[in-house]
Amino acid sequence: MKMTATQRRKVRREAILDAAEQVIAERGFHNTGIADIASHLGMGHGTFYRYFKNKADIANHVLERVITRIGETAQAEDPTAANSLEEYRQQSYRLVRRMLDLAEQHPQALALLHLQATAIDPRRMAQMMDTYALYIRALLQNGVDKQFLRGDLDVVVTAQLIVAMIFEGTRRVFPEKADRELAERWLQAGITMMFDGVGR
Amino acid sequence: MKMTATQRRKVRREAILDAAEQVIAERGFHNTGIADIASHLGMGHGTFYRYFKNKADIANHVLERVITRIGETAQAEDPTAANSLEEYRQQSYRLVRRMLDLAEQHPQALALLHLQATAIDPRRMAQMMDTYALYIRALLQNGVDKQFLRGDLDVVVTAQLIVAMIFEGTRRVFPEKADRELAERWLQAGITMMFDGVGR
DNA sequence: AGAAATAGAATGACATATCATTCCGTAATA
DNA sequence: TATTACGGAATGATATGTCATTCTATTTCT
Repeated sequence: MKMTATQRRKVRREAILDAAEQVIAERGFHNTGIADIASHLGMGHGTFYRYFKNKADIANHVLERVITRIGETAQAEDPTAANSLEEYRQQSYRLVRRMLDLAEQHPQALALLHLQATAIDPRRMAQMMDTYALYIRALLQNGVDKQFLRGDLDVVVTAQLIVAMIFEGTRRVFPEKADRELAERWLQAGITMMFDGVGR
Repeated sequence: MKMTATQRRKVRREAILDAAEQVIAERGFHNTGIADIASHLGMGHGTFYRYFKNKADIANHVLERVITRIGETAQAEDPTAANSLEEYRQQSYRLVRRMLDLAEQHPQALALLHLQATAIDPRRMAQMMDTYALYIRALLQNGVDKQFLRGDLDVVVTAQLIVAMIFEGTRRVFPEKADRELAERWLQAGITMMFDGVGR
């Protein structure tokens, strides 16, 4: 196949990012050497430095890529779409199911986020949670504005609570092999508690 | 002060654990050298090896100590005490408030748990969450048995959801300086969502 | 009691290992 | 041929864990 130099460069850079993501997810950030990433691609580790400045550089790029990918899935719903509690409930189902699907389909990305993100950059991890909470907050605020959610709802903190539940869900759904049945239980239990509470 | 040799040994061992907890919480597990712990106590780093086998050894002991301390606070309520929804709500308030107080009073222990535990031993961290979830599950089951919680409640998953919220709360309540006002908001919002749901 | 002996605790220089990063001779490409 | 890419040996920084030696407190002896 013919490729320009810049194309090839881009492809290889991407391949290095893929390899790094996999190796870091498997062995952990601090147990991963540059040589491990390179040998995973069958290339000399000196070559690595032609594509990334250093270890922190690639780790940050890997993390950023994972966060972006997850963020796209997480924020797929239009926050102002729902006009009733029932619509909102359906929207929530879709949103959470999408996240659990993501966890099942890309366990590696989620593993990296849950187990390595704080090692790579603890602030970035916290920032991602904040960003996601802001989005959930917009969803809640829409409900308060349209009066199908309680007016006295603390949208800021409640959004953070919901994010915490969703994230823990994505963590628990991929213990070795993804567990679809467990994912459905999480979805059901989460939405039920959120909308109906635990009382009878 | 007079002390037997064994007493002195115990005291110093404890001092090393204290120092290690602090230094690891501040600088992170992988950025902490044995020499850092030793110099924090003004002792030679060779001495360290008279008290702990190696770095993994002390890290595990530090983590275990933190988990034990937190576990004692977390499981202070009798799971079978509540006999009505209102009693259960009060019990939940106490339980969560205790956890948030803990986070405010021992930010270092919580920081270690949230930021370093996965670095030290990811399985132990997951196991601690499981243990705590089992306890919350017992609380929920009590409510189901006594019929003040909905009979179709998925107590296993709901317990995991609640644990996720509480833990995220303890994380968010100590950003640099503890924020008591924020803690109250978390408590309020968390209990409200759990018992009443978000709908109006 | 005071001096000498012993046990075990503390020390830090050092041997060893592990990487991240650099360097430079060779290969591929334009 | 000139330029750019590649590979892996070389380098240096850093950290761990060991050990011969020094120090200290307690016990034994005179």
